[in-house]
Amino acid sequence: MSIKLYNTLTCRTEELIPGGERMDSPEQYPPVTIYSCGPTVYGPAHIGNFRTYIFNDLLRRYLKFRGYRVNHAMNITDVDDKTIAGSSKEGISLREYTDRYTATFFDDLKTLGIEPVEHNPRATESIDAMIDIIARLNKKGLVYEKEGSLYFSISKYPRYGRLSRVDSREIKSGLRYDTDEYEKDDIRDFALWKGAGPDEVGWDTPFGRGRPGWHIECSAMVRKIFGTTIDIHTGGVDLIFPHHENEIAQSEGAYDEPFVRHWVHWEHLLVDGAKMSKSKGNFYLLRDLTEKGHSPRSVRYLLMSAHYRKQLNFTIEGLRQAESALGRIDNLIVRLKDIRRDGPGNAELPAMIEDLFSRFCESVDDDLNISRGLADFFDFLHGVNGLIDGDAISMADANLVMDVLKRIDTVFGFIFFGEAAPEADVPWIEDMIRRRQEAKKARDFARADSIREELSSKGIILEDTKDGTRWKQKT
RNA sequence: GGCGCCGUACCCAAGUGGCUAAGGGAGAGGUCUGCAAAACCUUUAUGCAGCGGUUCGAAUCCGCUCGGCGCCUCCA
Repeated sequence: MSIKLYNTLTCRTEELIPGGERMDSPEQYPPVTIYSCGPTVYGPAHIGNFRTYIFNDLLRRYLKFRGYRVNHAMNITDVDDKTIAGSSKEGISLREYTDRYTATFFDDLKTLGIEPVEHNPRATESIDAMIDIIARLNKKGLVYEKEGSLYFSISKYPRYGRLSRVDSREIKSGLRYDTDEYEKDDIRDFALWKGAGPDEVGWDTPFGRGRPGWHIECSAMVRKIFGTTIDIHTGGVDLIFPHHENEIAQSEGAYDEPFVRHWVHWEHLLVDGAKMSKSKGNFYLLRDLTEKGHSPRSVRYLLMSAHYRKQLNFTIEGLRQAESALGRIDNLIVRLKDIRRDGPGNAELPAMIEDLFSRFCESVDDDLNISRGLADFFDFLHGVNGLIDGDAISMADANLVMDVLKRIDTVFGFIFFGEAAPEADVPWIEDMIRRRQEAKKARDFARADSIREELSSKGIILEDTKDGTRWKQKT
């Protein structure tokens, strides 16, 4: 069994072989080297952006779950036209401006349960590596200069276009035209280095003062951090062309070795059937949803529940459905914690657990099919609920199941293990429950119901079972 | 105009040549309950946009039609 991922470069689902040499077990492989295109920090990221970061997270979590080690980098683009424009508009330094949105970004990642990755390089801290690439390209005659800016010359690089199959395209003049303000020889050429005046944001380099083109930073960071061919490069589908195509041209042009083994691209989040984007204005920020009372974990659940290579249309109704599904998982945990029976373990349970993991791995190994993995998980959940209903489960079994949930949540990252919130006044709640029991015993159901309603208004839900009343917090 | 993807139940969504088309949400009936809630059981697509074709056999392959989306321009 091995992990298979769709590779945009070959248009095929291919086995992941970290380091390029097959081993007998995941532990024997070198760490999986992953580079993910990160945000340009010119404002808060919207949930469409976060769909890709959630899938980056799912990928690395699943690799670790399967026993691989990972070495993962995600860049922060902290210099480009938008960040420069934004900071000058506010009259603050570029650094101050980008620091603000970088912090917002990391806060949101944390809120969504996205694990920190091993490296978060910033473009402005990787200028040296960019200079090295440009110098190498220049030595090979792939660079030309025009009005202080340096461009990559695609006509001198025949291998261009393999990722996006752009070579078969015709750039239709009139329909689409170049909006770049810089002069270029060929419409497809792209800027490696943009010349800057003495008062503009810039760095002094052997080829003059200027700032990086958009694509060069990723090539530079990959080289700086990993040194050689990496296993996986990820990003949104909109980056296939031209961004990733240009990265390949720069890196392979400069270093004469394969840049990336496996290209993985996440599909877009839509809203009302159209791509969610800042420029269209049809986006939700994470805080737009949390302020309305939607939990971050339901956002996480929803965004990752559909396969990554399929567009997902975001709706509030979808978020509600995700919340209900999560409620089902929460309830299992409440029920497990409530089990007090000693005694021998259930004979069926170990096989159920084994079945869950083998099915789950089979599903998710197959191009990260988390939808199927979720179905496997819910089948297991259903089975355990059946055991609980039949009173066929002991405390030891319950702990075993809790361990399973914790293990599987190292992949999901959205299960709520229900630590009692500090504001919950447990003695008071228990007192209220006791008073309600007395009322029930006296058949004063009006009073019993009013106690239940009072607790409900404080966010405490009561459930009567044959072993007594238990409570849980609304989540 | 070029390139590519998608259309599966009331909603979301797996499945891409062959057992009775996963799973979640919602609804209905039942068990339990003073009533709820939760859970469990039963139930909701002879059908996979439409029409042709290939095949012993198709949601799955091919062609056409209709509908939707993305990329080709900053973008996740």
